[in-house]
Amino acid sequence: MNAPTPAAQQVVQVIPLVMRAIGKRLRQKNDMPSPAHFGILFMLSNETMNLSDLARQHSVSLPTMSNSVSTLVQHGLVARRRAAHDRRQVVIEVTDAGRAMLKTVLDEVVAYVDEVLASLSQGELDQLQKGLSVLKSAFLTPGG
Amino acid sequence: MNAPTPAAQQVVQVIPLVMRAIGKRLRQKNDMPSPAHFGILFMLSNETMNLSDLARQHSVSLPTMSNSVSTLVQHGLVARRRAAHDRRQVVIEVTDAGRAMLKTVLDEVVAYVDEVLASLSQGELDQLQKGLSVLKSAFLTPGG
DNA sequence: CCATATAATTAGCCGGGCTAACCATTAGCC
DNA sequence: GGCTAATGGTTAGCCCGGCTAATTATATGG
Repeated sequence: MNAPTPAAQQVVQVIPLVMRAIGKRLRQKNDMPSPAHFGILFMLSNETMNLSDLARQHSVSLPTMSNSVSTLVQHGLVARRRAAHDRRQVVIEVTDAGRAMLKTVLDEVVAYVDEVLASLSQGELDQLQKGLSVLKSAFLTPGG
Repeated sequence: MNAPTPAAQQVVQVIPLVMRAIGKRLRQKNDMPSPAHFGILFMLSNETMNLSDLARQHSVSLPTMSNSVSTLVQHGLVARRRAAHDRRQVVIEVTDAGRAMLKTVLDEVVAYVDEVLASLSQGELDQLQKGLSVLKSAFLTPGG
C-alpha cells in the first residue's frame, strides 16, 4: 500500500465532522427528515427513479430503500407508481409536499452552513468551493 | 436571509455524498464499527474524556452516548472507569483492542479514499486539501 | 410452456438517535 | 451537620435506518 495522501487523511477527518454538525442541526428542528430521507428527496427532485436505481445510487440495499420509501410515503413526501413498460418496477415520485419539505430543509441547512462559513474570507470561500468541486468529481466517477 | 453562497450549497451537496460512500465501504467490511463508533474511538484516541464531554463534542445527547459506549464496551473496544476526583463522572478509555481496531479502520478508509482520489492530479489534490482545511477550521470554531 | 432471472416487499435482527424518569454524587447554603 | 439544589450517568421506551433471508410478481429465453 502506498503512503496515504494528506488529502485522504483530511477527508476522513473533516467529512464526518461536518456531517455530524449538519445532522445535529437537522435533528434539532422538528418535522425535519433524517439525513437519509433528505438525500432521497434530493435525488428524486431532479429525476424520478425506480427503487433499484435509487438504492444503488444511494449506496444502500434494496430492502433498506424500500423501507425508507415506505416511511416517506407514510409521511406523504413521495408516492409509489408501477412502471408501465415493466410492471415489476416501482417508480418513486416526489409529491408537492415532498418538494416543499425539501425546499424548507435545503434552505435551513444551507442557511446553517452559511452561518458557519460566515467567518471566512472570500478567498477562503473560493478555496473551499474549488476543493469541494474536486471532491465531488472524484466521488461521482464510477467506483466512488 | 442573504442569498446562500455557492460554497454552502456545495457543502450540502458533496458532504452527504462522500459520507454515504465511506459508510457503504465500512458496512461492506465485517467487524467494522459504524461511523458513529469510529468517530468516538477517533476522539478518544487522542485524549480520554468523560461521557458528557464526549457527548457534547460528538453532538449527541448524553443517553445516546451512554448507549453507544455500552455497545463499545460489549465489543471490548473501550472501558468505563469512575473518575477519582469526582465519582459521578465516568471516564472512557480506549482498550488495546480498540486501538487496533481504530488503526485497521483508519487504514481501510484512508486507503479507500486514496483509491477514489487516485484519478486526481497533484494540483487537484492540493486544491482539495486547501478547501478541506478551510472547511475544517470553519466547523471547529464555536458554533460549528 | 416451463425455468430462470429480475424487481420489490416482508419479517426479523441490531445500532443509533431522542425524551422522560430515575439514581448517585457533589456543591451550596443555612 | 444536614437539607436542597445541581450535575453526571443510566435505564426504559420509542422511532428510523442499516442488514440478510425468504417470498411474491413479472419478464425473459430456451
